[in-house]
Amino acid sequence: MTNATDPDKPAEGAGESLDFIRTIVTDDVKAGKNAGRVQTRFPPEPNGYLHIGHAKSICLNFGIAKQFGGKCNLRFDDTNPTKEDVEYVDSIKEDIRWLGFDWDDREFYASDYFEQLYEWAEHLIKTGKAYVDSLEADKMREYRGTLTEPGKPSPDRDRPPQESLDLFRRMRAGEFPDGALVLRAKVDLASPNFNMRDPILYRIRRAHHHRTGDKWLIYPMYDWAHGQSDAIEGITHSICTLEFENHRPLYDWFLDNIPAPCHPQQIEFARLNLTYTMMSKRKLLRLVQDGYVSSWDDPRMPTLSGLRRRGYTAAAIREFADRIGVAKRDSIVDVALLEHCVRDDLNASAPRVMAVLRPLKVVLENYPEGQVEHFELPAHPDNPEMNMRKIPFSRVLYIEHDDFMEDPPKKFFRLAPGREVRLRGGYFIKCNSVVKDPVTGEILELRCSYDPATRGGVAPDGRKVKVTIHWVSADHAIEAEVRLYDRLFSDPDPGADREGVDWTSLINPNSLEVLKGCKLEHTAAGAEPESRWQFERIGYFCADRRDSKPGALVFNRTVSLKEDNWRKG
RNA sequence: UGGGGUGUAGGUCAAGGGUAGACCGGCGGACUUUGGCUCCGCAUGCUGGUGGUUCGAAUCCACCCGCCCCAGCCA
Repeated sequence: MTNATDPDKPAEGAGESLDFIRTIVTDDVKAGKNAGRVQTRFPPEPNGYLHIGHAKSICLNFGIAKQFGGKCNLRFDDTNPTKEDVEYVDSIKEDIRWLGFDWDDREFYASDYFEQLYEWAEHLIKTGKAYVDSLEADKMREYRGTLTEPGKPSPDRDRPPQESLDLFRRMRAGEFPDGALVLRAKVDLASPNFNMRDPILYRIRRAHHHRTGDKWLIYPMYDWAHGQSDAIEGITHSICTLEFENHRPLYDWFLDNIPAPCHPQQIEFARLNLTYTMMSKRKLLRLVQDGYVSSWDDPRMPTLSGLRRRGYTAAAIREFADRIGVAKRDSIVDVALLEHCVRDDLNASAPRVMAVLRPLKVVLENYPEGQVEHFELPAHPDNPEMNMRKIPFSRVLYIEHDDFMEDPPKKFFRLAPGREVRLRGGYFIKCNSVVKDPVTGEILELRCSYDPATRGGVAPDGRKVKVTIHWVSADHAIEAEVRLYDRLFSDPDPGADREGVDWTSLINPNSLEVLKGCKLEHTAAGAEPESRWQFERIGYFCADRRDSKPGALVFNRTVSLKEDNWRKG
């Protein structure tokens, strides 16, 4: 008996476990709800840049739509002109496209619906379910009651519909100053859910809106705009984060009290938290404004533009979103999983190149001066389709400073006085002596000898070396700047509010180290901005899409290679 | 103190009445011209607690406890 012939099995994802949202959608489709149609939406407010947490939502919404043969709209929730800006809508669109999703022509704005929203508001007034209130903000807070006491009615609560209607129209016409009046729904002042204690639908705000300009003087609140926008677009499943769970009764109440074209179902899931970073838009904004980072797309930022600039691939982020799952409990995902996803992707695709970040000069005493030979190495160890690279070799080389130790500990297998190692793709070399600065004791260069019989890296006599190190020919190397990025925070959960701790004190002071004069294999000379490479034995690097230029290359470390912990033992 | 949620390996997430799995991480080993990759193996869980129903409970019921969200004219 196979699933394929069993009508009771879900059409999608059969055999695999579904997250709770896909389970709901599957059941709805099976039950013929919405005529089997699935329509989702991703509804960002254009008041900041998208971050990895948004990526989870984007992948979920676009992913579900695709999986069930539906569509996902992009809708900007632009109901608060004082905080929103076109700069953000542009960046949001760019980031979603980069992530690999397409909304075709379904680019919507809550502000597109202001007129319809206004009409429905009048409908609520006419049916006695909304009223214009003149209570000041402070008073209104007082009247709203507390967790244990019910709210009490505003003196305006029983204003006749006709009077409210008149006032509301005059609010729109601009007859009152900002904040003088609001439109409130008449729901239930005694509800233990504050959202139901006569929520505000409209406030007066003389603010220039990035799309509607100065047309409107009154703007709808989130609660009044969101569900109605969903209904207008025919959304079937309105997926949002947990903090809106308390809003669901209101979401439903509005839809039940207007002639809505349909009634979407709101479903809430837990937003993403990641270790060693934070998602708070407010705090992210402060990192930028106070100069802790250079910009929204600083490679240390958890923004999509930051991750992109750091060298993360869209595929890696999508894979990550798949792996973290979807649930309702608050959690914090280990950033190591994200790093695993990029390594996995980049390991398969990034061409290899040798790069010496902290050069240590090596002179091969027995190699003829002026001689140059070339070795061939594959650009990728297990992808023969990628070309071979020809690497020049000569008497003076650079190796990584870390690959030499004068007095090595037990588990250090690299170069040391009297010790032999293999130069990747080249010869075995042995360290004969160390040249030091007589004053400082600093190691200036290594005098070594090579074994001509080991060309290509194998010894005819069968002797082995413990390790292979990377190198670059001094005369043939190109130079580059390399930016070593590390986690922005030194605390695993910097977003958690702890009393007495200012979150900015948790910023990792060593989150960026800039290395100049790094020596790279010439193969990397043509590195295009945003091209990704593996610097062998070091990590994955991406040519900075803003600062890297031909002849003045700048690479960002995306993530290091996983390292055997020889230092620990 | 009111309401709404949520508690399963170190971390995320599965199992939905038949005695707990995957991935990441950790540890160990094999392989290796990247201390990478790959491959093998190991470990940790009284499934928040206590009672109850049942032949049998992580799954059902009751009570309790922890954590998160809610008193913006923010979203």
